[in-house]
Amino acid sequence: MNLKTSTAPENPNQAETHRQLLEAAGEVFAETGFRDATVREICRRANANIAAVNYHFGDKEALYKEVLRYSQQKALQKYPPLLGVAADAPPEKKLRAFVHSLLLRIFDKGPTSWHGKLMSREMIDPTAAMDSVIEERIRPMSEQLWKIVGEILDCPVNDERVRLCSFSVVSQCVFYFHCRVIVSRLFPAQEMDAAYVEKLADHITRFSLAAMKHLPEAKTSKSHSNATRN
Amino acid sequence: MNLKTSTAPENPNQAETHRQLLEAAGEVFAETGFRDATVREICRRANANIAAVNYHFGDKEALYKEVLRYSQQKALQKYPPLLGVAADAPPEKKLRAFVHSLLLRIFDKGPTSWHGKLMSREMIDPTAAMDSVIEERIRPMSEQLWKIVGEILDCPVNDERVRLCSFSVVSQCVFYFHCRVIVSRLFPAQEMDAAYVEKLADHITRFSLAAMKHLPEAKTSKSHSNATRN
DNA sequence: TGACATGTCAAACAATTGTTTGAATTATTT
DNA sequence: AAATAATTCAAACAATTGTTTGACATGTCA
Repeated sequence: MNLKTSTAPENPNQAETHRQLLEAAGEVFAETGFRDATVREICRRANANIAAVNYHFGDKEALYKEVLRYSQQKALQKYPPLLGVAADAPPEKKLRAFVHSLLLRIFDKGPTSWHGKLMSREMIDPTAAMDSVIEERIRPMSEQLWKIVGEILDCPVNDERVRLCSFSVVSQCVFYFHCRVIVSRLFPAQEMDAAYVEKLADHITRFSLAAMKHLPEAKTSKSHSNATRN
Repeated sequence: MNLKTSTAPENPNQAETHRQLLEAAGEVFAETGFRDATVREICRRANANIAAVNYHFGDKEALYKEVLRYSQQKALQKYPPLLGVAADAPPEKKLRAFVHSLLLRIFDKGPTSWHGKLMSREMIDPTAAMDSVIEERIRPMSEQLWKIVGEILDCPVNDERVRLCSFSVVSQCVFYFHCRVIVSRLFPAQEMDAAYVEKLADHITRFSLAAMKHLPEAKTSKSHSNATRN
């Protein structure tokens, strides 16, 4: 008995079924959620035996944790938060890139399209696996956004307005994915293709920039000497 | 055998267990979702026998449909979309009321606090029961918002900008609830009490108004003669 | 080749869960 | 009060599901 715990396999045979189980599990977990997903269905899609999940991952929950980490890593690797925009680019450009990359990650149609759905499910029913995802992935991304928003608002990153406005930006991105049931019901004609994602990125960026540059209390007392420093 | 289908009961005893089952089911469904909720737990909380669900509602799924309708009706009755703001009030006031009522409905702590969670779950795993909820509740509310936004943008309600901006408004409201796992993890100190809901309503309204009044293409070609007509 | 570890497989196990059943209890009607 | 209908109850049923088991196959190394 082997019972590896989250380490990459070395044997080519094992590596193959290991990877196929991950892919199949990602699909099924995304489609039906953790509880509704059956190991039988996962193994069927992976062309593996029923006992394969327990042999390779220990149990169903450990497999799920692996899938979550795997999808996060893949998605962030495919669409990094700033999409290659230069570090010294104007904050407006960075904001646009941040928004676009978030939309691309969520709406990705590729082989790892389960990332968005898995994250949506984690929002409602967070598992223990979500802890590390938040600390290792989401918090750094948030801090990146705070810096950008802080520059645009011209106020320190720990100002409450930075937090509120940053959430306002992110919320518009996740909405179209999380509430796509409603969006596509109210506007059945609208397809969610790459061109539309681009259009959404445009709107969200313009909407948010207009808001932040004309926010009633945006230019009040606070000094702006250290606005871009941390 | 009775097997009533979604009609209100007439017998006082039956009415009592019927209602208690609905309340208990609302709790459990909100906490754990449809699949993870067990009829045994629901009946336990309702002080009813295991067979009560099947006797009163037919099966577990029919009970769920009832719960969803019940929670929607209760929530909208408690917090109507415009919170009593006059029909001829300025659109800015109406927007603020719309935002506030949506937040109140979602964050409601009262006896029917499961409304928000149930809706979140329906977004990800829409059941057949969601169809009627969208058509009977959500679409009318959306049209109400489109009118308000159309007035603010000064363009017809079927303009694409109205749709995009309306979604931008709603998205900020649902975000704080749907992604509260992340929000409360990034800012553990922040409590989600009534005062904070008020503050959120303020920010979202100000942010959105600033955006809509200064949107780059907000005042282009379209005529505004029929802006408030439909 | 032979010994040994690794991986795969079909079958069975144990626990959970929605539902049904038929008797017992309670309420309503005649 | 008797009869009838409605409701509750404990027990059992049937299906699903995660997991385990022990045999069998495959590959590796002496």
